[in-house]
This record gives sequence, structure tokens and C-alpha cells, in this order.
Amino acid sequence: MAVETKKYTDNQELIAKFSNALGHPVRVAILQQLSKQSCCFHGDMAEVLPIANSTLSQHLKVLREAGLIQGEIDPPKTKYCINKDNWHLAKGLMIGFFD
Amino acid sequence: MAVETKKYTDNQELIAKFSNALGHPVRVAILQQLSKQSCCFHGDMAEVLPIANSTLSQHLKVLREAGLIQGEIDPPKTKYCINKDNWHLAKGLMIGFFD
DNA sequence: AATGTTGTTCGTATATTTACGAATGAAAAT
DNA sequence: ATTTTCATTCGTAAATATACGAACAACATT
Repeated sequence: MAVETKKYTDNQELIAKFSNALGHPVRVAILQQLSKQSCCFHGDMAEVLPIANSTLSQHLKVLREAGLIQGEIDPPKTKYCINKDNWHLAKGLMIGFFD
Repeated sequence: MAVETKKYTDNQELIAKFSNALGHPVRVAILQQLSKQSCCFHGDMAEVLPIANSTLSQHLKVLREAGLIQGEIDPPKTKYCINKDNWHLAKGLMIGFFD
């Protein structure tokens, strides 16, 4: 019946979740690229970033699971975009956090 | 002779470093408390937060090493404050990052 | 049907993170 | 001098993160 007491506020959990996603420079680089242009293909990022293809997939998954990006298959490529709703949510939370 | 090529920009590294420090809800809680009032004692935080004393010390160390807080011994207690310079730096970086 | 392109997932190794209690250190109070 | 208070560091365990190449899946092209 879930008698668990919540240890942290939703606000704290969300800030931590989004921050965590930004906690690796390659993910910062990915998001900077995606927010500059509207979308980007996996392959194009893979050419530029100093990591293996499979590692890029992992980082994209982290960003997807944090809700900051969304991917769609656009055969034969995979296209990633910023998830604007959550991007704005994150922005608002971070601005609120830093005052 | 350090022939290493830098993989990421200073901006990306810094954003990742600060974000990393914000990547755990208890550290978000600590910083929210510290930014609300000017300073806070370890002991007062330990009473409120749902973690062991030694774990709190570790988290405070993470925040210190990220440059977001600074501690000083105020016998018999330890007092922590926001590092305002880096706080503002982080704020600026995050605002720039999110546009 | 066989091949090629694109990306993900799997398997694995290594490093880091998170957590706790025990031990320690440093300073104050008795 | 001994004890108490406060916080850090140590030792350890378990979980998560990061990285890579190999294997795989999906789809297009030949």
C-alpha cells in the first residue's frame, strides 16, 4: 500500500533529474546542437562527437529518459529533437532554482 | 608534454560540472536551503535531511568541489555558505544554455 | 534473395556514486 | 586530563555510469 514517505519535493526531484541529464559534457554538446537547429540526425552527431556510435546511443537514451529530447525514425536515419515542453519546464525550474 | 586535444569546450565542461553537482535531490535541497538563508550549519542540515551524517559530509564535499559552496569551521560547528561568485557563474551559464 | 546503411542493444570492463557505521580528529566543556 | 560534541574520513557494499566493439534489427537498394 506504499507507506513510503517522500524524501524530497517534486521540485527537487525534477531539478535533480534534469541536472543529471546535463551532467556530462557530451550531453551538453548534444543539447546545444539540438537547441540551435530544430533537429539533428544521429549520424551527423556521431561524425562530430568524440565517442563511439554505441556510446552516443546511450547518451541519447539518457536524454530521452530525462524527457529533454525525443527521437523518431525517419528511415534510414534517426532524427532527434528537443522536447520543447520539458525543455521549457527545465528552464523554468533552473531559473527558479538560481533565483 | 600534454598533446591531448580538448574534447569539449570550457562552457560545456562547466555546465556539466555544475549540473552534476545538482544531480542529486539532496544536494538540490541543501543548495535551496543555503540560498534561502545566507549560511547553514552541518548539524542543522543533518537534522532535517533523510541521510546519515557521513553521507551528508560526502554530498557537501561534492558541492564544495564543484565550487558551489564553501565551508568554514566555526567551533564547535561547521558553517556552509553559497559561493556567490560561482553561484552567479552557474546561473549565467544555465540561463545561457537554456536560451 | 543478397547486400549495405543506420542505429540500437548486448556483453563486458572499469570507474564513479551513493550509502552506512565505525573510527578518527579537533576543539570545548567538565 | 577526561569527556563530550561535532563533523570528517575510512572501510565497505551495492548500484549506476561510461565506454567500447560485436552482434543484431530494420529498412532500402541492388
